[in-house]
Amino acid sequence: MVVVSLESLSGGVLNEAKIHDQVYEALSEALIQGQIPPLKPVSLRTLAQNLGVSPMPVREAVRRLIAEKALELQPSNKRLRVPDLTEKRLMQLMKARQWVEPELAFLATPSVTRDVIRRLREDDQAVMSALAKGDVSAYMQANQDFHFSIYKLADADLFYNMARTLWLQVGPFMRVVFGRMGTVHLPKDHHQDMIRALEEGDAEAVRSSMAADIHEGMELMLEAIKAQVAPEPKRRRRGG
Amino acid sequence: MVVVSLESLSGGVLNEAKIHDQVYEALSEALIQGQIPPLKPVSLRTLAQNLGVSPMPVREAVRRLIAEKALELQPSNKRLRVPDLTEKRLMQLMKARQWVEPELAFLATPSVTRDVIRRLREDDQAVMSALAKGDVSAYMQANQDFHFSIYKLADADLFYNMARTLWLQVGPFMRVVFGRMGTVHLPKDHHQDMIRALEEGDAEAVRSSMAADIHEGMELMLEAIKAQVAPEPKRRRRGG
DNA sequence: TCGCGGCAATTGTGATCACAAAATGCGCGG
DNA sequence: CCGCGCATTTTGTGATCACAATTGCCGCGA
Repeated sequence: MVVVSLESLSGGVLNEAKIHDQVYEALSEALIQGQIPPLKPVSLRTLAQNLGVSPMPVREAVRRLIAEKALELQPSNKRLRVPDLTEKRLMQLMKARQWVEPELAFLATPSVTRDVIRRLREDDQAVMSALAKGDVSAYMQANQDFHFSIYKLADADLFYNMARTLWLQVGPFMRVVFGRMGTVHLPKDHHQDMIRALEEGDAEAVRSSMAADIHEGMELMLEAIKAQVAPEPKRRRRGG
Repeated sequence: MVVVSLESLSGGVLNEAKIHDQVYEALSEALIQGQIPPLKPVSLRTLAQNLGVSPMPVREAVRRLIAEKALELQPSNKRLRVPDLTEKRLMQLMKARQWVEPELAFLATPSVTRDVIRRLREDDQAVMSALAKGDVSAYMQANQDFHFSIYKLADADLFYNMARTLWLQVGPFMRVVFGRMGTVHLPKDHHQDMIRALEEGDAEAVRSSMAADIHEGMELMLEAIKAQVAPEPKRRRRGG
């Protein structure tokens, strides 16, 4: 099973990018989409083999991801894996997301054009469609597209990268939660309100609806993680 | 001129750490302390030679720092250097610092003990002393100690690392600004108020005094960078 | 004196090899 | 049948080599 691939994003024309950047992008996407479950151990050589490159560029990409807390090295020092989410950690991620992402949406508001609105409507449509079909993967992809289409407009690199780093950390767990409870119980999206506020150029309204959107999603994960504390202390996870 | 060293932090007893971690710590410290000026090009092999290690662990440490935006790779793709600070970027750093660090201080408040207060008084004393002597290096070191002594208590890894990352990006420029205008004009520290609020356990007061402290310092840098926009478009920097 | 062309040195990148430590699998003993 | 210890395998880490591209420098020419 190859959860990450290189060709998919090198696209074909984009040939100048460094290999380790491509590996990083591939791994990032896989993590944000939750294609790599928490605690899943990954190895440099295995990844390298799957991607058809030498372990070296994988090492560099992984080093970046470790710096972003998207991956971790066990204290034992010999095992690379996706970190687990403690309740404390999730609380911090929630607070951080509730600060940066509304801020990004706020900053993006003045740059919204008719064309952007149209694309957001498409993304939102894809979100609804995915929910209807119960397709978790499609939902996560469309939701990511929707959010980052907005964030990109903010022209605020630092905040943008912070948001991306936060998604990297939340992604793997989000997939687990949604996969467990199905897409049915997913929070009603505030996307409609957000689009309306964006159209009207009401930056404050955009900010608050984004905050609400994130709040609901994260609250869901928080409940899920609380419920998951006790269960089986030992669990063998294989495949996915 | 060796601005980074390994022995200084390996201390002697800390022997289990990986080399690339030591290199990372050394470079981090150098950056936060502003010992590496903006736009200063650094090279893997040179650093490795100075540190007495092979280029490999340096490469990994540098990759982490690039991920944290503490270093950058020129678009030309062949030159590693400390990024410059645009006004836009500094604004974002200011906003981010004004959010995380007061939050960290807020969270730290309940964990404050008499022992902590004593150490903070020592740090603040060192800050005042450095200011009196006009010793920029000592000031930055003491100021860092003061702030992170508090942040450490918050028991919030994510926020703590965010703060550290922000300091990594601000450090080099802070040194330039302070070095240019001297330590005389440095903002009156809000450290006294902060210590008092910490003693009284008034978390909200701690948060606001931390916000004020950061606000003044960053405002100073903002003015400095605005004034620096026009000057010489070309400047040769050598030594340091 | 200044501009520019070309060469040498240095740079980051990627691959490969070597090594110690931890994880895994297996078989023995209970 | 289950637990434990040992040997093999796999892991991350560090060093070294090779390479193409860029940088920086030197000298030539106007």
